[in-house]
Amino acid sequence: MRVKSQLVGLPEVVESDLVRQVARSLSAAIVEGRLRPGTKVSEAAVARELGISRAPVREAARLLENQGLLRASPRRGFFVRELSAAEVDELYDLRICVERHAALAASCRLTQKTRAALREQLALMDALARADDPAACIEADYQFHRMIFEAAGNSRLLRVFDGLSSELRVVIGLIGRLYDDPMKLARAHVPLLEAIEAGRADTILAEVDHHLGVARREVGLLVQSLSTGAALP
Amino acid sequence: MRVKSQLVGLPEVVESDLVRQVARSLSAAIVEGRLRPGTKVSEAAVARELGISRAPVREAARLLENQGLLRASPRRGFFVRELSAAEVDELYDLRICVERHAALAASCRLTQKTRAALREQLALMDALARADDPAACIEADYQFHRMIFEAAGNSRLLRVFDGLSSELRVVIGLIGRLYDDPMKLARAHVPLLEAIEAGRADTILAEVDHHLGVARREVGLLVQSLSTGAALP
DNA sequence: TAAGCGTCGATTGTCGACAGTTTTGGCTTG
DNA sequence: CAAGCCAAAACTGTCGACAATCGACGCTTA
Repeated sequence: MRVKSQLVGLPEVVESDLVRQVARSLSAAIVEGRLRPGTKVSEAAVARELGISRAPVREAARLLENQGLLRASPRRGFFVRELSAAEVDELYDLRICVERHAALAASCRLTQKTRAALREQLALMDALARADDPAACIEADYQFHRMIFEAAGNSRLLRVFDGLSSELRVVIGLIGRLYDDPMKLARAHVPLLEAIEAGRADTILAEVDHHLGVARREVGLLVQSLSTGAALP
Repeated sequence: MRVKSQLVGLPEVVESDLVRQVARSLSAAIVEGRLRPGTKVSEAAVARELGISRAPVREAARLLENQGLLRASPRRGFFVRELSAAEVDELYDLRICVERHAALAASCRLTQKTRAALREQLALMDALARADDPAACIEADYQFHRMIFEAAGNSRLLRVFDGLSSELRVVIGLIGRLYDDPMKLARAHVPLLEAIEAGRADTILAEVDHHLGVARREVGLLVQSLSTGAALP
């Protein structure tokens, strides 16, 4: 026991942690596409813009480097990570691997509560698709998959997913309005959830493979079109 | 193309990167068991001992935090990560998931060269076991598994493994001489390699499950005995 | 005219310092 | 003698500054 006297677990101090704030800020800028892949991220500039010193910025940059959002080039600074088509393929390869596991585990441990939450999330996606808000729809998509990993009940597995998706979002953030059909995106998740609810292992695996296989192809095409210099909104 | 004119590939400048040096130093101290789980890692103390300022130490600590070796407690400093039995179970759950994938992929892409390297590694383990050097044997064990991930040809998958094993090594580093039978450890890997060489998917999966299942149990027992305050060398 | 070299500005890597907070040790008190 | 409180020390979080290094621009030269 390291805790001397634990009262009720109430306080949960709001982390004023400047480093994490900076990390979130930068992360958001990257994911939202305001910082394009390949862009140099100057410590001094960020520090000036945020009105703080360079030390917290540096640490935040290290954090994002380890998360795969930034690439550190010694003595030259940090750059927004660029993803080649091959790397996207790697990411999806790994993602299929872990998401199969997550979906199976989630199916085993599925509670009434999480089942309802998952259904609600799909309804949200559908609503956002109807409202023609692709960005929010993609965010909801991400959350849906993340909920599956949460339901799997393995925090390390969830961490891998977070790492993966933060890398992927460097690219996916660029999709925005480009996404052709949000409705299709929303509907594509229904059979996956149904398979998880049904609890048949082979069906679940097939659905995950299919769902992510499609995503892998589409994101792959996107990246390819990006690297050939297609126009962006 | 970013390189203007590539001469022969000679230079390979030694990275003076102080941060990584510190990270390696701390990492080694933790893995080798000189820094026990739960121990506070004082920035000032480390900086003094290494004869440098606190800034690089701070950044290295952040790095190790993100790697799972340290735990950051705001305003209180960094502590060597402690692993509960449940967390070790989580780690092995994830590891089985990714190692199944890695073993399958490695089997598909197996070249003559990597096959020879894997066999050599097993021979090395055997030799170390005969020489009664459990620490080196464990290191060789780790390297063998890492080589499988390398052979799989997915750098992200490898990164997950590195993350996993760095967390596990916090515990495993404490085993040292406690390990009961190094020879058993060395021999246990033979069928796994043979399965990979044979290239039969179901056999590979079964071997991975068996091999890691055993390891999971043994490490789990170790952690349990640690938490009950068993003596250590 | 084009290629190579040297210099200048800008940026990173590292340092020491200061303010605020946590911990520790001793002291008081029941 | 144990528990609680108070003050001092130690430590973290952040800052501004300096030296070393990198990239760019202009100059020299074949």
